Amino acid sequence: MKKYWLIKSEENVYSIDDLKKDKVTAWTGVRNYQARNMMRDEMRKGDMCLYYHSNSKPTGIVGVCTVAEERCIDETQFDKNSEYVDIKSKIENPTWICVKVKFVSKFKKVISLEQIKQDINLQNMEVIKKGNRLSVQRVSERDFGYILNLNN
DNA sequence: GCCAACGTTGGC
DNA sequence: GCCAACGTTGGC
Repeated sequence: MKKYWLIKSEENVYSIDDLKKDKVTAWTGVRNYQARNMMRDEMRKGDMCLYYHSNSKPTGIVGVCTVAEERCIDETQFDKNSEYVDIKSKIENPTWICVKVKFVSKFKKVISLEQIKQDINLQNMEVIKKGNRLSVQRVSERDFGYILNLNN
C-alpha cells in the first residue's frame, strides 16, 4: 500500500533544484524523533512525497519526489565535520535512520502555504496546522492527488 | 530579526 | 516523573 508524505527542506540549504541535479539524495540531518520514526518505520520504497520549501519566498510545495531506498543510515551522525554529528550514536546501533529520495518533478509554480490555507479542499493538511514543525508529515492520498491537479 | 510553539535537557 | 531553562523551527 503506497503512502504519501510531505517533506520539508529550507530552500537555501537543499532545494528542489538541488535534488533535480543530484537525482537521488539521502534525506540526512533530521534530528527529531517523531520525524525519524516515520522515516524508519513507515516510509517505504515507492512512497510519494511532496517537496516543501521552508524559509523561502513564498514558502510552499514545489515538486514531487519518491522514496528510492528505505531505512538508510544517516551517515552525517558519525561525521565529526558535520553539523549533524551525534556523538552519542553508536556505529553498531545508529540513532538516525533516513530514506533516500529521488526527484520526480518540479511544479510549474509554487503551491504556496497561503494558497493551501485558503483552499477549502486542503484544510486537513498537517502543514497548515498551528505549531506543526515536523519536517516529515503524512499526507492523504486524496490531498496528494488534489495538489498534483493544481499543478496542471 | 522577532517570536510562538514546540522539543530536549538536566536538576531535583 | 516534574518542570524550568534553554534550543530549534519556521512563518512573518
